[in-house]
Amino acid sequence: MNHSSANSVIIFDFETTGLSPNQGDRAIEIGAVKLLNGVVVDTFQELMNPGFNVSSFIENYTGISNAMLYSAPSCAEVMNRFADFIGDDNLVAHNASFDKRFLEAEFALINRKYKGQFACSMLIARRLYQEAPNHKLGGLVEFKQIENDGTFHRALADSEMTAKLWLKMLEDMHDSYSIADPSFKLMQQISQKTKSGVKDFLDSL
DNA sequence: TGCCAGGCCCTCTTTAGGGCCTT
Repeated sequence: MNHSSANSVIIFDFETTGLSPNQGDRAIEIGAVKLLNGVVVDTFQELMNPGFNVSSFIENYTGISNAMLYSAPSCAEVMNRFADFIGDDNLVAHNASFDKRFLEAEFALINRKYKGQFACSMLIARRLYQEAPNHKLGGLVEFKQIENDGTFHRALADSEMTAKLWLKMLEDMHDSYSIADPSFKLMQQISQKTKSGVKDFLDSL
């Protein structure tokens, strides 16, 4: 048992210079939303300077320019603050394997370590919303008619939408399977079921 | 030398290939 609440979860999202920390890519922005019993109780958002220029593709994709990053604090400074923010709370991200790799890579550079658990909203959405046209974050926001301000590919905005998607999935679990308060562990278990087996699993609860 | 992500998941599958998803 860690010091955080059992009902506390942090939904987070990185913007980065590319797809792979193993290829030298770095984080340029981190955003996060802390949920306690389904309510937003805290947020985190900071740009960070990776120490080199990002490509024009990334500038266009995120709207984060090299000029914005030039005056931003270093990755080490921001990631230390983020490590303090998350503690050992459980984490959620959309396609979590991506954000997990960057979190571990950035933490390794500052000798910090995350000891909590990850859950992936994309893997769960693929099980729960098999009829959705796609399982991109933006596609699911549209499919589930989740309120948004039209901002995409910025860390806090994507974290907020992922948090709303997470809560929507909990709500649909309640409505469809009478699970009053699905635990983080249960959501992890859903993501580990096969697509065809998930309904039987939920019906058995 | 030249190449370069990685993991999940489906299928024309398991002695493999390719789409999806993240920036």
